[in-house]
Amino acid sequence: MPGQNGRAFARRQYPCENCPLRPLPVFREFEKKELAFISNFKKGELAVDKGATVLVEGSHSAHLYTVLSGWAFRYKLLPDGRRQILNYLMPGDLIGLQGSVMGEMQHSVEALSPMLLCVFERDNLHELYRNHPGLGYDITWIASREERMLDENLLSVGRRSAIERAAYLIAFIASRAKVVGLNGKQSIQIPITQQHVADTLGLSLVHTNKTIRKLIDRKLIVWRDGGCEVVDNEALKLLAGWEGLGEGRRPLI
Amino acid sequence: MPGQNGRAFARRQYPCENCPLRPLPVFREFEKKELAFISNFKKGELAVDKGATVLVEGSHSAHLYTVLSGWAFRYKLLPDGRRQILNYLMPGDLIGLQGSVMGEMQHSVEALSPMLLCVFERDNLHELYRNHPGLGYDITWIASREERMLDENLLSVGRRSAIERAAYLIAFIASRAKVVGLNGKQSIQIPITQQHVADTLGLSLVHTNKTIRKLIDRKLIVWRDGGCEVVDNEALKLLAGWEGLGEGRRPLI
DNA sequence: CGCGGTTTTGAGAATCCTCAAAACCAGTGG
DNA sequence: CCACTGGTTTTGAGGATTCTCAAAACCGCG
Repeated sequence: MPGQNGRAFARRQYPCENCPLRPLPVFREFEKKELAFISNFKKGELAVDKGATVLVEGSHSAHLYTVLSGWAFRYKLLPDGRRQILNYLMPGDLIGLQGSVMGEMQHSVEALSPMLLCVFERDNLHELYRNHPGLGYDITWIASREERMLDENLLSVGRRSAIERAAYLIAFIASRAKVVGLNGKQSIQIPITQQHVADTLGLSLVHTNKTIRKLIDRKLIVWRDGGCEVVDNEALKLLAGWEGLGEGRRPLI
Repeated sequence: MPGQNGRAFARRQYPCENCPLRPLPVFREFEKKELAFISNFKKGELAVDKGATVLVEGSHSAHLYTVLSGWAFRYKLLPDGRRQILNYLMPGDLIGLQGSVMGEMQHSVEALSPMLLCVFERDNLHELYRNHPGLGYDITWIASREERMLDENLLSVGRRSAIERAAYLIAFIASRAKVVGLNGKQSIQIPITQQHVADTLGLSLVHTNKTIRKLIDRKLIVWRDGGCEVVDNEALKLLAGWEGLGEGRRPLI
């Protein structure tokens, strides 16, 4: 039953008890009771087309989502249309927490690929905090993690040179993708255009293109099939002066 | 009893029940029980000198703070010393939540003025979530608010021109300061140097100086006594294309 | 084959940077 | 009271980075 805007709201397919993501080593173990609550908290799944808008700035969404599969990005616009991409979303990431907790959404979210989202009711959040303090703590943890990623991005956009920024961004995305099992045979295909990169780094499209070319010439990445493939992640990290992700486990709501 | 690093750890002076901040209209009402818990959660006060480092990247702090009075800023450094200021902290803001919740601090905090901080024990956070779900929710709310501010800053640094960035930054700080009652007679003195502005906007000191001069020439701000004073906040907002803060109430931990 | 989206190239211009030095200013000690 | 000091702001100048404008090349898809 396809809905408007390229979505389909389906009866759940994956019960949380055999979630395909949860067994990954990045995610912490959940207690039976917690899992049962989450499973009940989940209202269904939402299929989103590539290019569709998942959430839009200024709206009051009644839902909260977790990415089951696919890629998306968060962004903000200036009144005259200039766009800043704030972060990328991939499996295991929560979408719309800000809106759920504070009311109005202050940013938009757009799908970079077909996606499958778990849907939660915003109104049940209070029950979660009331009956499962550990999960409440986890949500704060998730918000803090998002904040930490933003800190890093801001450092990058504010203080790194163009080529360092590009190297950081790609290494960062690739590292995150890897821990959620997005490396196909071995290398990772990031489904973004150079326009996305430009809008993330705060650079123009033309300059971004010339910067990416340098990375390609140095054989750190390749650009094909309308996306970016990482060849040498360690070299990217070195170039960016980036330590890499902390490798602790995290909660999955 | 002055401690090392220009600090003094004092027995509490303000019991939370007559906190000087809480009556401000920006902060939401708390229930008696909540207030009692917070009061017990609070372990004392910390006086910090101007220029002192409150928290340092890489450390595992056992404490969490709320600013009672004074100004500070959060920042990160690149390996070669380039600095990016992430945000400013003023009365009512929480310091060190990321570190408390995720373990290691990923940024540092430095005082811009003498400060008074309320000190909380990180270990008691779990009890807070367990016994006061509403407060747990509030902490998530606070983390989300911090994230929203970072989104705005990232948009600014990534996509605004130098003069727009400067206008946005000053309008933003002044607006925040105003709602926590930091406007003395009428105008607000922001205790920052142009080096701080430069490191916030991602610009060089020289260019920042020339940009600030334009704002001064346009009579939007004045710069005196080693700080910035806002003359025409509305004009700053207009120049930056910024809507202003949402004016809802918020929790105070 | 034609079309829309994406990547690439070139060229001149604006923005922003670095280096260097001077001016200014508050606090300190003689 | 003045000289000295360190921090901050200001100015100038040349250079690097990044931007805009414009057009071409490329590429998957109908």
